Amino acid sequence: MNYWLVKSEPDTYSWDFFESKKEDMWDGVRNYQARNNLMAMKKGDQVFFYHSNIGLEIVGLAEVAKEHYPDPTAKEGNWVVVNLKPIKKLNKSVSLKTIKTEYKLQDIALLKQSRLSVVPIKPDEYEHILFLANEN
DNA sequence: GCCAACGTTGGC
DNA sequence: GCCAACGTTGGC
Repeated sequence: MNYWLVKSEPDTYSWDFFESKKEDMWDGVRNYQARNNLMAMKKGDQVFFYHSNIGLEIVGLAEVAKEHYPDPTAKEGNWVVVNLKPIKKLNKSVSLKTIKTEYKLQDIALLKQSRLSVVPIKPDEYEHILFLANEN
């Protein structure tokens, strides 16, 4: 089991919209590192959903419903998508501000590679984020 | 709206 | 293969 975090601007694609879709294709990734992360995702992997630009917080938890396949929205290049499905909205959103002050989250890829839209999360980071979200 | 970080492109 | 120029992302 692996853990990930994906970013979305709520103006364009919010958690609530995602949740209303039950399951959706995560398309439009045009960055090689992000693509490699998509390709490494396995069915059942847990994925945090982060609101960038507006909100700046982790709002929900999703899981990989279908492993990578070619991105139908790509006109050229071998870009891929995965299908994600929402599991639940977090009891308490975990803000970027909080993450920055958490000792256990100082090395999180969200901070280290702030421009990457799909980043891996370590198991202990996953656990700690759930703890901060009042999920255990 | 600005700027830092970083990826991509293109000239050499 | 290097590097300057440029574009994009995302936080502030």
